Order: sequence, then structure tokens, then C-alpha cells
Amino acid sequence: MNANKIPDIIIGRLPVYLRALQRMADSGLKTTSSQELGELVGVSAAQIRKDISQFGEFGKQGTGYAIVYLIEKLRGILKVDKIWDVALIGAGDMGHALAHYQGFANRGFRVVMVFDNDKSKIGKNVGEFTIEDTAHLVERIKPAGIKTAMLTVPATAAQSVADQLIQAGVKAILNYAPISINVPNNVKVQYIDPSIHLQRMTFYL
Amino acid sequence: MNANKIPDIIIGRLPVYLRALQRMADSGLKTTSSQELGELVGVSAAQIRKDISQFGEFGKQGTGYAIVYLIEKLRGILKVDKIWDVALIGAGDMGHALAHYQGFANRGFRVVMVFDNDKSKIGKNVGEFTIEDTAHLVERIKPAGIKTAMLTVPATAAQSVADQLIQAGVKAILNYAPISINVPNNVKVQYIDPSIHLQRMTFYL
DNA sequence: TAGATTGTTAATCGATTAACAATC
DNA sequence: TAGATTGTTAATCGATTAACAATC
Repeated sequence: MNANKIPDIIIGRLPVYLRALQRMADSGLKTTSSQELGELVGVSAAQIRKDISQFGEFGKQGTGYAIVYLIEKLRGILKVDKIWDVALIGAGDMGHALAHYQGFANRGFRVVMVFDNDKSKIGKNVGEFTIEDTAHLVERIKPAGIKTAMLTVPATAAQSVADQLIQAGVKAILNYAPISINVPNNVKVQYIDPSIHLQRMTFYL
Repeated sequence: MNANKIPDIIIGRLPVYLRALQRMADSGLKTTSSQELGELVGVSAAQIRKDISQFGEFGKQGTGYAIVYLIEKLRGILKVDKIWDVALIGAGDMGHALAHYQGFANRGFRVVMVFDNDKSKIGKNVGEFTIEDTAHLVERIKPAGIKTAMLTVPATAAQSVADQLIQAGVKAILNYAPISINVPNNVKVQYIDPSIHLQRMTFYL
């Protein structure tokens, strides 16, 4: 298994498989098949098998995959068998929702810091966090060794905050700002923009 | 131009082009090239040209694309040259953030109804909306002709709410619930799950 | 005109599917 | 054993890139 050779499109499907498997495990199921999992997530059985087999032989002919075992393997592959500290920049409505979000538990992440550049917000609390000044972002994130951040600032601020995050050593940015940002090759960005996602569907209406 | 022949992966890039073009227009630019736009959004110039040329000849040799004209065309293609009414189901933190979200303006959408099944929330206000009972979802959405909805309910409720939305005639669902849902072929779903997006990046850390 | 840039073709590259031997 | 299902190969399908004539 050489990470460099695995297509990113396969990596993108693994978290979806993992989510479905965890749900199966929660409901008490012990084993599943590529066909059953495929129906659940909307992917062909052949593709499920091909994707998983990139990383090892985790199934058994005749019986399929042991769910808990496969979950362990996928968590290891995706490196979410540990908890990643996440910095949140932008304490608007979306930032608040993410600071309170329960969906990071057991998925490998926890928010540990919240920043904003609005003087009227700095020092206030969001859930269990005290909003810090974005001006201190680098000096706070770098020594903490934080590699992951979520960006919920206005589009106009996104690139400059992203630059600071990169300077602070962040290598993965989940960008909620409605703008494409430029980052070095060794930094990953994922985009969440509800308008973009909706516009992708209206074409078919 | 036959919609059925356009690959979905191209449709998925058009909103990103549109977003960048609108930003260019806002900053006063008049024309752009496939190369300039490509650098901005992280796509090759050849791909930009190929994607756009699926729908017509919108550029000019030597000078490139007139930004406002291309915006008009893309908005027409994506059918966001009108405003789509959107129903929001789930008035938790994420639902509140989306109800207040300013980012739908000028992008083709507006939230018009908010539902929840929590008796303690029904009747309360979220921004300009009064939270309605999910039990009345079909009878409210269907006569209003709403085709687009956002789902911010718990995973356990997602499939049954999706079924009701489909019954109400909704054809496009933006699903924030952390679970894959099954829908008929003529209904589109897009998924937003911050943990999934983060897990897609931790592989590379 | 000379330079720039499109739209499109052909070539390349990559992803998905079908099929089946291996084997639990 | 018989049935089920994996892992993998080869074939198919689809997407991206490179290159360039057309032309603004």
C-alpha cells in the first residue's frame, strides 16, 4: 500500500463507506457484503470491492466483510483512529453551528479553538470556547500543532486567513467561504458552499 | 444542447466557474480568458473551454469571454436566472445558520419555510420564519410548488423526511444529515457532512 | 497585421464494470 | 458439499489533455 498511488476519488468514497458501516455496527450487524454496502451508499458492488482491495484483503469469500474489522481498517487508512484538533476561524452563524456540532464525536475530530476578527466578538463565548482574535492565529495554532481548520469567514477574507493558516502549519482546510482559494500542493482544501451544491441540482429541474 | 448528454461532472464545475465570474464582475473586470479563470478555480484552461463549449460558443478568439455575458449564459444553463424557493427541515443549529444565511442572495435561492418536529420549537421564530410542524410538510410544500429542500435533521429521521419531501414533489435535496439516503432516479441529492469532508483530507496528513 | 485565444479533434489517461477463478 | 462472495483481471467506458486551425 503506497498512499501516493491511490486515486483521490477512491479516498473520497472511503469516508462514505465508513459512515455506513458505523451505522450498521450501531444497529448490531456483524457482517456485510459489497452488494449490501453498495446498495446502502449508492455505489456498485464491484466498485466497493475494488476500492477496499486497494488497501488489503479485508473480506472473506462466501461471507463478506466483518463490519467492526473493516471499520478499524478504514479508520486506520483515513487516520481517524485518533482525534484531530480543529481550529475554527469565523464566529458567525455557521461558525456557531460548527462549534456546537455534535457530528464530530467518534468521527475523528474536535474543535479546540475559535477565532474572529470582530472586536465585539473577541472574548465572548461560543459553546465551551472563548473567541480569540484572528490576529493571534499563527502564534496560537502553530505551537499547538494543529493541522486542520475550518474557514467560515466572508469570501473577501478567505484567502488571507488561508495564507495565515498555512503559515501556522495547517495542512487541511474545510472552506465554507464562497470562494476558491489558492494553496500549495501539500495543503488540501475541501469546499462547502450550499449555493454551489444547490446550483448543481437545479440544472436537472 | 441536450441536457441528457452533458456529463454530471461538468455540471458540477459550472457553479464554481459562475461563482468566480460573479466575483470578477463585482470587481469591475469586463473580460477573462480560459487560462485566467482556470488559475482562479484550479482547473486547466483546456477543461474550462471544453466545459463551456458544451453549451455554445460563448467566447471570442483573441479576446476571451465577456464576463457578464458568460454569467448570463451560465445562469440560464443552471436555471438560476430565477429564484428557487427552498424548504428547510430541521431547526437545530445548522438549520438556524442556513435560515440566516446571506449567501443565497443573488445565487438563485431563498428559504421560504422552516420545519421541525420538536413541539417546543414549533411556532417559535427563526429569523423571519415561524417554525412549522414537520407533520404538515407535504400539505405545505406540495401546493407551494417547492422543488428544492435542505435537510438538517438527525440521521435517524433523514430517510423518512426525504420520503415525505419526495411525496411533496421535491426534486432536489441538499442533505446535511450524516447518512446516505435512497431516492428515485428523478430526484437529486447532494451531501454536506463536515466529518466526511475532513476525513477525505486526513488521509494525506 | 501580429498576437492572442477560442472551439474542437485526436490522443492519452484514468475510472468503472463485467466476469470468473479462488475459496470460505 | 453447495452456495455465496471476495479479489483481480481484462474490457469497456468516460474524462482530461495536448495541439492547432480558425479567427477575433
